[in-house]
Amino acid sequence: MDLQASKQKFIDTWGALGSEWGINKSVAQVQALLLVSDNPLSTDEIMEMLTISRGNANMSLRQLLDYGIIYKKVIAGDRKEYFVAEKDIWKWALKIVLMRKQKEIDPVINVLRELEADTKKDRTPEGKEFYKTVSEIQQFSEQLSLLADKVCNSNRGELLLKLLKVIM
Amino acid sequence: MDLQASKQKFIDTWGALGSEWGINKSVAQVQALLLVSDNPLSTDEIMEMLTISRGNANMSLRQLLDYGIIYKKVIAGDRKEYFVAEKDIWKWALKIVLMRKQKEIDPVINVLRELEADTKKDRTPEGKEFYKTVSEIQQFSEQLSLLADKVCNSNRGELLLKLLKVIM
DNA sequence: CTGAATTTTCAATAATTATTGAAAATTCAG
DNA sequence: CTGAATTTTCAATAATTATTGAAAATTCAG
Repeated sequence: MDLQASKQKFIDTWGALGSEWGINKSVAQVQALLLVSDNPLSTDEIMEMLTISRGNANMSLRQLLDYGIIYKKVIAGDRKEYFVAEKDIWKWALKIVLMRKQKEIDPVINVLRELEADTKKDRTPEGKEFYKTVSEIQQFSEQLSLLADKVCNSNRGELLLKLLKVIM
Repeated sequence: MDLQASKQKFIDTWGALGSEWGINKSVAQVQALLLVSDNPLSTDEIMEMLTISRGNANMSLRQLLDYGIIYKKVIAGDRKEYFVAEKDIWKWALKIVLMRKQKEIDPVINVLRELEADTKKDRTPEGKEFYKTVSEIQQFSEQLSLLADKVCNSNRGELLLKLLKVIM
């Protein structure tokens, strides 16, 4: 298998993995393409290499910029925008974790807190049982959320490595 | 808000969270329903309470049994199957983590290993660069995968708690 | 065994999500 | 400023995924 085919395989695999975890396939593929590209790429180049439409390429790039895992790169004398990927896996992986936590987990934690509050005073056995279940899930989620924050805000996840050694 | 409404809100929230993470909404809702139900439920009761079809209820239940996060419960003198949820959040959360890791992450790690092997001998600057990128992602993923195994196989994630204290 | 109760399967359909591509908006060299 | 180059938007459409529901398969009380 030549290098080009290997790159393509990487891009496809990455796209499939993204899909399974609720990340748009094109978004994942664009990141993958930029990760394995030696030079910055323009929207037109990305469209061509992934055979996707301009609209799709544009939206995928905006989302990745939004996540903070790719950057714009200005090329002198060229009016087009060029893009490069953040290559430090710790940086971008942690950014994705933090972003998804904030957008998807934290709102759920808030709902759980509300449900906890709403049923705290319920004295029926059924009410007490529900309160207990929700409380446990709420506390568990909150601990994980806090853990994610701590790990992501420590520089380059060195702490996580330290941890790995404690565990293993 | 009364208890019934609170339960419904929990079920809906759980379903929405599942969707965002690539878990079928019905599957997530069935788990949620069983989590907040005081007694074992039959397929018919689940169908009625979630207003989903028999086929959907059946498939969702099978998947949850497959994950090992709900159990069958036999009720004497009743031919129907009844189901209860694993209530220990550590148990079921870790089972989900482990299952998704095995089905979705591990195959990707294997592909990354292949790509690493395929390009190890490439001496072009482009080839070296690709090898380096893939290697980093591969090693990172492998470390995480290993971490997940260790955490999931230690009884009731006590180690994780120990960790939490080291970090925080 | 028998057949009613129950579970499972799966083709058809509905619902959701992703993608296109052309029109509108914006940018910026001259 | 002007207008060509570039980017963005978004309604229409395609692709994917979820759900239904009835037929087939299975189970088990009698």
